[in-house]
Amino acid sequence: MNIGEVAKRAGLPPKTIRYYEEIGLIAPRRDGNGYRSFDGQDLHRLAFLHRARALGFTIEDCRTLLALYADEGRASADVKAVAEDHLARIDEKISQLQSMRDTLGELIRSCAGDNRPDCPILKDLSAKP
Amino acid sequence: MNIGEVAKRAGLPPKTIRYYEEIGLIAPRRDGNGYRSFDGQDLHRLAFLHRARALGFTIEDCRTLLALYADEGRASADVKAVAEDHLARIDEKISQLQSMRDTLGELIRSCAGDNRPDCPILKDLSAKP
DNA sequence: CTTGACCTTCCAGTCACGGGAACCCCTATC
DNA sequence: GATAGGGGTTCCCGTGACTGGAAGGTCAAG
Repeated sequence: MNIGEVAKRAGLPPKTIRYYEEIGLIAPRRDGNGYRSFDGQDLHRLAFLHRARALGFTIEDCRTLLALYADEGRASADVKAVAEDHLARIDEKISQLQSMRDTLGELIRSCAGDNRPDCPILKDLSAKP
Repeated sequence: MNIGEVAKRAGLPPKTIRYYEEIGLIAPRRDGNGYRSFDGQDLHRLAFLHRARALGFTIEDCRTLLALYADEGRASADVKAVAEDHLARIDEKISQLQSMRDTLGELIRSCAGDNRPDCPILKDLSAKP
């Protein structure tokens, strides 16, 4: 399989796949002409990466997860720990965003949004502490 | 005021303040020795930026907001539009994260997290579509 | 005179790619 | 056989909003 084909099947852009090779997440063979040649296992790893990235895991998380996946003697606790750390980071981000959202929503609600210059949003931003 | 002083008062690291000058968000005077010299208005702008950034506005949003703030003839509708766009982007991000969170939470819940290798998290990540 | 806390500029790195240039390879068609 | 196109390759730069660090100038105190 050339890169275009595997890209289509894994749902990742060729650029991303080359990048993943560069940082050592995959290591496809090369044909005589220098083209990358992907086999079923490469495709499988790429699909894994695609899914893991879609869940928001960092590249380093993905590296760890792939290693655990390859390790037959892994403990599921190790996998769970990676996922829980990630979940905690997500929750933190969500709550930060929620807090922004709440403040911002309040400000927007209180702004007339007409052609007059008075604006509680600017007033808030420029408020002295 | 030197940069250290204004940094403390505005709650921003000196590095960030230098960066803001570099991209044209502020333009403090210079003393004879080459040191930046900040006045009350500079501090005010920096506090404004600090607050706007804390609400998640991008630097370009901040530039726009500062311009609107300086414009006595602005329409509050313009400010509100910037804020509403931003709110929409935040909402989108939150819902993406929520969706990750939900999936991830399910996977974590279903993983024993012991010393056996069986792991529904890895199973999901490696599932063929 | 030296120490130490400031300040300055400039360069490199972050994260996970994406755009684009310049060039090679393979197949099909005229 | 020349050419057109649609692959592929490497390499370098840019993203956003900073952060870290090196190398060096400035200032007040002891």
